[in-house]
Amino acid sequence: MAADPVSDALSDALSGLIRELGEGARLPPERELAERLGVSRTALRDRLRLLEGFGVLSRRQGSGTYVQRLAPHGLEFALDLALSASHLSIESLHSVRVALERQAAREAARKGDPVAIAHVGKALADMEAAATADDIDRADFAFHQALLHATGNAALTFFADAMTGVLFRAVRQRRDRLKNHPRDKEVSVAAHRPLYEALLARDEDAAGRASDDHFRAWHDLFTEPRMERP
Amino acid sequence: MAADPVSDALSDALSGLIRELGEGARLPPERELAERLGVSRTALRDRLRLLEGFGVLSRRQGSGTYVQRLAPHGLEFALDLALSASHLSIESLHSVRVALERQAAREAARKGDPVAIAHVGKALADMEAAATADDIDRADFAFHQALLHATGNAALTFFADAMTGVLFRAVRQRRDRLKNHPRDKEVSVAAHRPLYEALLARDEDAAGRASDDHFRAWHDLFTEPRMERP
DNA sequence: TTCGGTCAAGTGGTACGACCAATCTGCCTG
DNA sequence: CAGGCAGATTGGTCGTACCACTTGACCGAA
Repeated sequence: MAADPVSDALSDALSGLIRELGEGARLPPERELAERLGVSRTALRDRLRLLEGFGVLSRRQGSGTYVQRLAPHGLEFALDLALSASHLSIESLHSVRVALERQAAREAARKGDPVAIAHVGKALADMEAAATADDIDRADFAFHQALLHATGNAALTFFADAMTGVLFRAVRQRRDRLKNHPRDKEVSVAAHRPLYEALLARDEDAAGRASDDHFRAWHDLFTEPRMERP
Repeated sequence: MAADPVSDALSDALSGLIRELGEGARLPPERELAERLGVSRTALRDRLRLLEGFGVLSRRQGSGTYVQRLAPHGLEFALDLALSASHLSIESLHSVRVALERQAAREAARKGDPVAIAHVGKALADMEAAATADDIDRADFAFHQALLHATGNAALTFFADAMTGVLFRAVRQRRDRLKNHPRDKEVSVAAHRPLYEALLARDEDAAGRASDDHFRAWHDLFTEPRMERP
């Protein structure tokens, strides 16, 4: 029965400290904090490193250690590693992404503030004005990013942010390898517009359906390399 | 432009090593590995600690450091901390949970293997036979756990596992405080049975709807303390 | 032979102390 | 007042020593 490698007395003490201090607050210097907690600087730094990795602490040499809002970079790194080590498949990750995006579409339609929804429209306009495949990719990325942040849902954006970069890189890599799928602008715009219109109409169910349709098309294109129709 | 606190040359070297060695493999001893990578044991341990926190490494004193399948404990810890530090709300976390569970329901209905689905049925039967509120809770927990694992989707179970414990604790705590919501057995069973039947029928859409209904009821009960009906 | 304990080597965990590198502060200079 | 320079502060790395736990080999008794 091994002890939890991530939760012990020292970690709990630090967790409590983080809870007390607010977001953005600075922790005492390591040397001082170590003495106060009755532990060596080595052991303290070990736990601080963990919390930094989780994205709840930010350390800057010469400055100090600060409490920050939960950041997704650590999770993103872990997912990337797990993906490349074959502990996770692109398909399973994508499945999670689809689920989150549908939820985001529904919440954005229900309670998204107009300004944030306008950003979604802006991304769609950029997509229509895109000149290169890279431009389309960027607009596509911005569209989904704007949709997620329109929900104002911190957990949703946290998870989605962690996955977005990983999937984006993995998909582009696979697409380059297959040489197909040339990112037709009209197709891309057509795939995103219904969702945006559902947001404007504040129609939660329509937004959910549009999201499902969007990813269904994406999935079909991705898994069926052939371009012709019977 | 601060350097990424989670990805540097040393971390990348370790990532590569983890990719090469398979799951379950043992890494070289820290002293040896540090020398081979031309770095002190301190710096090496710093990065190993990160990877252990992310759940891709497991270290056992006296034994060694091993590559393991991505484990959710670190993420769970981070979510728990973010929740108690008010960087994340229960509602937003629950929203993610709902999205994942619906996706799981659909995938389990589509491709879940019969044995795994039988485990879902077993949990439902346990719920019907439950004698205490705790028994109901346990069966409830097992039901959703079985559903998730029936998908065979690693990413889905990873995220869901990380959230389950956090939400379970948070909800029970809130429920205890409110003193309402006495966990009626008939209600619980009725809330879960349609989903199980959709799985048996391999009806993906029905499973998705049943999941939505389940959590809608859950949400209503949770946010509306009053028990009477108009 | 088989079981049990003992012991030594190996491995991760912690502790100090020293120094390096980036940052911040405040004083000084122009 | 503006700019820069120097010292103090703070996180990052290093090396060494020692502790705690695991493992496996060895030995002796049943």
